[in-house]
Amino acid sequence: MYRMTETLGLASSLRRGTLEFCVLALLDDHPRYGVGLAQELGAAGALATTEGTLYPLLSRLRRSGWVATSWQESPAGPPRRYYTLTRDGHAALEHFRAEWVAFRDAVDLIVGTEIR
Amino acid sequence: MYRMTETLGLASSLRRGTLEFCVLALLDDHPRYGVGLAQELGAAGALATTEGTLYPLLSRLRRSGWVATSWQESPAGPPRRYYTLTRDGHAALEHFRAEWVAFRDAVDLIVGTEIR
DNA sequence: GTGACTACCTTGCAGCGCAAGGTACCATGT
DNA sequence: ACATGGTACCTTGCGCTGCAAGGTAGTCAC
Repeated sequence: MYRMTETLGLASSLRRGTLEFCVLALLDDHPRYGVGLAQELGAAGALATTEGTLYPLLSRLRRSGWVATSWQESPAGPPRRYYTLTRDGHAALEHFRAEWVAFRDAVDLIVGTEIR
Repeated sequence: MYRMTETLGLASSLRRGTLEFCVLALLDDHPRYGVGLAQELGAAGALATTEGTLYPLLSRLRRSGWVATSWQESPAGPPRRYYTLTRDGHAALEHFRAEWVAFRDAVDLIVGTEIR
């Protein structure tokens, strides 16, 4: 019998390597703060993630110089840290797009999911 | 300046989580041996991988019961270990296809690569 | 027997997503 | 002033998998 428990981590494995670029792409649209990013990714279904993933990820992006941050007052609550795409971040995103398309098409071809 | 060295591992990160299913898909076509699989993946460009990855991966598939193996003489060289997709393996592959399509479309939508 | 080719296997590591734990600010009510 | 609830951010420990590097072993030709 096919064991469902052996694939429960599949979506998580798929996210690995792409999630940070999805974050860059969201920031390409306009600056956002942490929880806002989490909500947008959650809305994308297959890209939903947790704070334990998101904040270290944002920290890595910051240290890479791909995003810059600034603090702003929130309407009613603690201050929010906004993230903005840098020039380097934009370049990294462009590079990812090319790599992703090549990878995606290769997988589609082998797996047989290219018919859309 | 955008640091190219920071993305050299990008293709590798993308492969993570999908490579084993690409192997299952190749075996869905017909049984193959290790080096043959490596060559097919290599031909797919973005899915090229190393023996250090492939053999532990095949070992995991075997222990999961997703593939069965048998030894066959080679034309001129050492014997080859052939891998065949099991019923469980086929089911796992079908499940991956659904998850992959959902994930792929979500990334395409966010990153802006949905126009094909 | 030696060397080249072919095929398979294992080990150690880096890096990232998850789960769980934590700190801190603001607003409201007592 | 203090407690509570909501909001926002952060860190740590872990499991997992692809890569790099090291290894064993069978076949064939010389």
